[in-house]
Amino acid sequence: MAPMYASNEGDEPTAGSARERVLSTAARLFYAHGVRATGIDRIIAEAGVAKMSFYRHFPSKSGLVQAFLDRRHAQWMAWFEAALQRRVAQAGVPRLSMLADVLGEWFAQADFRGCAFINLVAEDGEADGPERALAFAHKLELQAFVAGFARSAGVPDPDRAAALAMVVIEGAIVRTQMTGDAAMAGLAARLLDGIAIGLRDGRAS
Amino acid sequence: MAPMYASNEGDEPTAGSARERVLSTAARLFYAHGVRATGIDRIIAEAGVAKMSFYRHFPSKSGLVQAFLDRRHAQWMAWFEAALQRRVAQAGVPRLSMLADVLGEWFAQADFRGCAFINLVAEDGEADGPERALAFAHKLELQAFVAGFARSAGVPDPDRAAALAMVVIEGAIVRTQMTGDAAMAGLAARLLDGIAIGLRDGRAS
DNA sequence: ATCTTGACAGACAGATCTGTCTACATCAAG
DNA sequence: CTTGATGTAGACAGATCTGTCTGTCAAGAT
Repeated sequence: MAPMYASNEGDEPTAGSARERVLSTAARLFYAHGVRATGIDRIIAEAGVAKMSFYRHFPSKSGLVQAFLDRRHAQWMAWFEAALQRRVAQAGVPRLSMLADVLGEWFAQADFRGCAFINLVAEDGEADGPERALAFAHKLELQAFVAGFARSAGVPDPDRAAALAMVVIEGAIVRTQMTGDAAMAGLAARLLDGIAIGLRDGRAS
Repeated sequence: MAPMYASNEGDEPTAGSARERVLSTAARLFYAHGVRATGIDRIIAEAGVAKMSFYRHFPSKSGLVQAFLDRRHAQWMAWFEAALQRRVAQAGVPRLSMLADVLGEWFAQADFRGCAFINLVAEDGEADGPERALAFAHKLELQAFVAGFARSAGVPDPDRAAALAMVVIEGAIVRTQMTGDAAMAGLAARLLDGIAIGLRDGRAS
């Protein structure tokens, strides 16, 4: 493979192709500091890449942002579904509040800074460009997955359960981001159990 | 919150002092497009104010942002508490889900773009400056108010009820922002009722 | 051995952003 | 009438940001 000439200012040895280094560096910086606050110059400096190498692989900063969101969506969903499946296998039966348990693992990570898609929409002003659409699509897919999980957990009206659960999920994410309190997952678990109980009792509609 | 900005919707730059025009224009632009995306030049242009008039009244852009957050906090809280009080007076008795009804009024506004404080933290990168502290303080005060309201509604363990309710509140705000669906207030009302029921049944702990 | 490809290094243009500065106008109070 | 406070208009410096450009280098392919 391509040998690496430039070392990375004491960072880990630069691994992978230039494109891969740019994308992983951008992912870290975009998530940690926000898209707008992260300049191309900083990305290429930390990735140990020339500017033209960046523009050979990405058409623009917006293109890089979209690539970041695409990858983030795929990786996060894969992680979330796998972690949830692990819990289900361990407990033997699925339960709505397991969604919160998995979120709790995420919240405990040192670099947690909320949901990248929520943060993007929050800083995006209005500009309904392709980035915004990717964020919306991510949430739609998550909601569809939650509905399927609710169905597998035997919750009546799983679509409504998913709509309710999404409010709790986003709330727990944002509350953790705003307070730094790790206890939000526990509150979310309690609320998700309440959703299942309420729907079973027919208290909803 | 409608009456809050009704002031300079189509108003001419000749309304109020220069400081007031700058602050109300900044409030509108900061909320609509985000803090980072809104430049000083645009603010002073739309406010019809000279640059030096701006820097005579505010020490820096950061100072303006803080003034914006201060005012936003005061006005939003005042509006929220008044609107809630109106509902309570109308119904005769307080009920936790009324929090969601009031949020629904907010969500229905044409220029709704989520919570200014959440958006600020989301776009703020990390930089723990004074702006971030104001956002956290806002959420703390809101939670304290919700706890008091839960107590007045006769909910057992009002502090825990408030912690749970805050998850639902933030979730409903963000879900409305991310989906544009006006139905989130209804879902939140259902969840808030579930909190009250769960705590009354002692299902919480 | 030469050509092509991918990469690095860094200068550069053009735009934009914050903050400072000068110059001039208005108006109220001493 | 002069002085000070407040305001407008706009030039300017310095930084930063995106995107383009030239030059050089290493290694594989032909």
